[in-house]
This record gives sequence, structure tokens and C-alpha cells, in this order.
Amino acid sequence: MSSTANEILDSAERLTRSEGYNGFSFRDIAAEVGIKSASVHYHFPTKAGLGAAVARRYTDRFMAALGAPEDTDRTPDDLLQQYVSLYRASLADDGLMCLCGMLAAEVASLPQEVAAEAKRFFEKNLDWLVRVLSRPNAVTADGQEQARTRALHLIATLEGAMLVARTLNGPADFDDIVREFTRRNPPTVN
Amino acid sequence: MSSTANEILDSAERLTRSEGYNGFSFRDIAAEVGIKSASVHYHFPTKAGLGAAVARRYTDRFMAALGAPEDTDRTPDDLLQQYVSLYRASLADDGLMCLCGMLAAEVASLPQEVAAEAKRFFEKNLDWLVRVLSRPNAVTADGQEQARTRALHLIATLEGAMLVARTLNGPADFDDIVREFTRRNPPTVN
DNA sequence: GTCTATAATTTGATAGAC
DNA sequence: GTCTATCAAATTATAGAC
Repeated sequence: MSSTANEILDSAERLTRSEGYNGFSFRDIAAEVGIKSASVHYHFPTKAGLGAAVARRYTDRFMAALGAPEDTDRTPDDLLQQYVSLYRASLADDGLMCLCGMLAAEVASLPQEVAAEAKRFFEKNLDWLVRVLSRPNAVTADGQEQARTRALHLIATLEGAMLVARTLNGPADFDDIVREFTRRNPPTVN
Repeated sequence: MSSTANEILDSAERLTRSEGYNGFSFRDIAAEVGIKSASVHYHFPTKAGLGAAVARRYTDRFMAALGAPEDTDRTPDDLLQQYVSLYRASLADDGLMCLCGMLAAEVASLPQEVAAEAKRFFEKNLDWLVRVLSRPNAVTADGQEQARTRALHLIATLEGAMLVARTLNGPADFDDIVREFTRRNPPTVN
């Protein structure tokens, strides 16, 4: 992957997380990278392809940062706290939305291949969280179903907190919401 | 307000909740209403004005449906359950996002007057919830600050649940999340 | 790989007839 | 109030020179 292609992905990711998939153009990216829009098309022939590539890279990077859910060097609670931190860093960095949270909002108007990548992000997140919550020393082991519900609940809270915080008071509100969530969903074992 | 103007607002609202503010055009609305795009401009000269009018009407209708937070015929818990139902109906109707949840995602690329209306929606919601949570027989009265945090937490959970449910399994996931939230945040008094 | 040039379409918006 | 016609700008995308 060329250096320019990576800069294009960086720019497209930032723009999507700020303005949405429908809120940026090839010319916006070209201006940020310092090339012409025709050169962007050389690296990514279509916008749908670029959007899908951005989402795929984002998901892969996110999952890599999470690490193995079964890592015995870290307690389930450590892993969950780290999960929350990743979202928080996302917002704090530049007031940017989670890429796939943004795509989830726009899902009805996305090219099919981009929508599919957004869905994949959530499914991978769910799977990782379910594995963490299913570990022997994590919460009450009331089965996979309950673990999935808990995982969904956490993802929804974090995505919603980013959404709301962006229009109100930023990271301060995000932190407020997460603190309240943690107070209501304390780690049980560990 | 003419009948056509209302149909335009209906169409613009549906399109915004489905595709986002950046995802529809005057021609899309014209096609739905059965007129030409020039006629849409007669009623709403600019897209920013139309977007702001849609958001304002949505907020006013939403607040009217909520009723008075101090209504003594209804317990705080009744009111909170009704609040959740309004969100749930939103999603169930047609898989549509909350209008202002959608605008919140796009906020960085919205005309200032549209962004301001989205913010107003959340502030009005917060105010209503704080009043409900501050009633003498509601939860533990640990002050306005805690009531605001609880209110934020509920709004974020509902907006996040809509967002996530739209890309995964729809209303079933929304209900799952709300059930889990309710289990973790049971009504205390009433 | 990047450029200029341009095609084809869409977009928000306006002028003026009816 | 709605229409036809049109504009100016922006958009995704391609052809072909360098």
C-alpha cells in the first residue's frame, strides 16, 4: 500500500467521521492530501470502494487494538475498561464520531458494500465483547444470550454517548454518561 | 401553513430520518410530493431553512407528546416509560432514526441554523427528564446534577440503541437494549 | 503516479410565464 | 402556487499527456 494511498485513507476517515460519508467529496480529500481529485481516483476508482476500504481498515485497527478477549494477563474488567477508553479517545482526539457509528446513521443511503462493512464492525465488536463477558471470572455467567444483550447494551451506550456529547458539551458529557453507566453496571467479580 | 407546505415537511422529515440531511435533494422531495423542485423552493426558499423548520416541528411535536413533566396524574415512572415508547415507536414505524439523532451525527456539516435546532431538541429533552427525575417521589433525590446525569444517560442509551439496531437486527435489538437498561436502572419509588 | 481536461449528472437556487 | 427553463456550481468518474 503506497504512502499516498494511506494518506487518502487517513483523510477519508477523518472526513467521514466528521461530516459523514455523504458529506465529503473526492476534491475535499485531494485538497487535504495535496493532489488532484483524478489522482485520488487512481488509488480508489470509486467512492464506494474508498468508503469500504476506510471502514475495513478502521475495523481491523480497532480489533487489533482490543487484543485477544481470552488474554489471561488481563481481567475481563481490564478489557472492558480498555474497550471504553478506545471510544473515549475517538471522541476526545478531535470531537470525531466513531466511524461506524456515523455510517450506522447513514446506512440507508450508503452503497451496499460500505453498509456491509459498518455491519461487520458491530458484529466483530459484539463477538469480542461476548467472549470477554463469557470468561469464567466475568460477571454472572447466565449464558451466551445474556452476554450478547450486555454487549449490545454497552455498544449502544457508547455510540449514543458520542452522538449526544458531540451536540452538547463534548467529552465532559461523554464522561458523565460513562460514569453513570459504570455505576449502574459495576464489575461483579475480578 | 398550507397543505403542500406540510406535505413537504413530512417528506423532508422522512428523508432526513432515513438518509440524513446530506442525503436528500429538493428534487427527491418534489418527486414524493408530486410537484416540481421550483415549487418546493416557493414554500422553503433554502435547504437550510427547510431543515431548520423540519427540526423545529419535530421537537415541538415530540415535546407536546410528552406532556407536562409535573402532571400528578402520572407517576415519574409512567412518564419515563412513555418517553422510551416514543423512541421505540420512532424506530418501529419504518426503521427510521430519531430526526435529531441523525442530525447529531451530521452536526459538523450542517448549516448553523439546522445544528442549532438539533441542539435545542436535546436541551428540551434534558430539561423535561430532569423535571421528571426531580419530582419528590422519583428515584433518590440527590440533586439536579445527578438528575442531569441520569437524563443524559437515558437519552444516550436510546439514541445509541436506535443507531445500532438499524444496522443489526432492528427493533428486536432495540428492545433487548432497553430491557437491559431497565433491569439495571429500575424505578425506585413511585 | 500525477496531471489537465472534460464528460455526464446532480444540486441548490432563480426568472418569469401562467 | 405551480410550472418550464435555466443557471452556476459541485459531484463522480474517465481519457490521455507527461
